[in-house]
Amino acid sequence: MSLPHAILTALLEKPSSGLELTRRFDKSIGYFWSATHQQIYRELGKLEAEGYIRALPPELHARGQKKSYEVLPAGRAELARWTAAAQEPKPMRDTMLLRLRAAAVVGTEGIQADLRRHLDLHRGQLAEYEQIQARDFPPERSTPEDRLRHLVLRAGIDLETFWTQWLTHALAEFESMEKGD
Amino acid sequence: MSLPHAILTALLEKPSSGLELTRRFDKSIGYFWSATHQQIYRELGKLEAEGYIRALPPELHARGQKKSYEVLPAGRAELARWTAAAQEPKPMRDTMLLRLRAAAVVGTEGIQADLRRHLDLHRGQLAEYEQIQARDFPPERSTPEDRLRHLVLRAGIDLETFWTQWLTHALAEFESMEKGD
DNA sequence: GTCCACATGTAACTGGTTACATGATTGG
DNA sequence: CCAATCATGTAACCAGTTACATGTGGAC
Repeated sequence: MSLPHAILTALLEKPSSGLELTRRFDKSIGYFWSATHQQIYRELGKLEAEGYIRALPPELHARGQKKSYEVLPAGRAELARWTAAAQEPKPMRDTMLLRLRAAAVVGTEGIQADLRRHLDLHRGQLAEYEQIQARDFPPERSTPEDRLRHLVLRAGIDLETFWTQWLTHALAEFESMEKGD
Repeated sequence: MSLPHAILTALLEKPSSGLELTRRFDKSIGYFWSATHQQIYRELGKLEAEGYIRALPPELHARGQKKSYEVLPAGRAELARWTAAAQEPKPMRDTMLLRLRAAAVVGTEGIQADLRRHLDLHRGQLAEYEQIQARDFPPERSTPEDRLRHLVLRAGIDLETFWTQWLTHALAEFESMEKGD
């Protein structure tokens, strides 16, 4: 039940059409909750039917016509309720860890190349986050809202840092195993 | 397409019945790939139909009778193929980060209690991992298989460490905001 | 004999993914 | 006027979740 709330958040930050939302999900919000345009259109329809959002005036909403939405009071209330409600953390699910466990049984043939590739990808993501940090969060005092958003970005930075370190460590372990250490 | 491979790995480590697998998923493998018994039974059926596994002899497999499976050569080959194949890392999806982003818009009322609760949960998980590490991976030299499994466990430890640190930091940030800093 | 735990399963639903369809607008 | 791009959508599928069903064997 998170996608509708991700959309409500995005629309509160700025009323948008489906495609604009899709683009914004490819950027900031999508960094921790990704969504495709099909998901977004489907969800916008539901949210409108439930009375949480409404389409903005321009009433010629045929196919190919932009259709922008804004959040209604009921939508804001629902988002506030959801944000404050207790939720269980989801158990993690990571394919790479699973593959490593499998490699302990069927052999490590071929997995190293993909570990190296993932390391590059995570390094790239880390660089991107750090650029955003430098651009959007200068060290001066800032509003509480900014500090919350910075907190979220820092989680992304720390997570990518963890992955690059762990993958580096894993590759070193592989090398030392090949040397017969 | 990861659950079937998780099951193949578990069955290679030790042939098991559906319920035994379920219990083992609640422990070690489930730490990074959880599954319910319904998922497991469904998947066991598929894997058997595809010729990757087979039921062990005791042929009286009515309801209520234990039915154990072992991996066939085709299953091992498929697992080796999957392990070595390149895969894209899945974009992360974390509800707590999303909630924090939403809190920047609708207010932080009530979210702190759940941050504290999550901190406790992650601390507990971390303690559990560290216990497993102390029990199963003493500092002496070990087999390559052990080193791979230790690598996986260390990912879990480092991830839980990250979360406890980040949540601690987040709570401190909230406190300093309340003080009007 | 009845109840409970063990063990295997079915059915319905939800959320996410992939592939495709369709109309409108713009640049050449 | 044609192709590319913008913009909105439909349909089918797949994986994971929740609720429930059914049979067996042992404890009392």
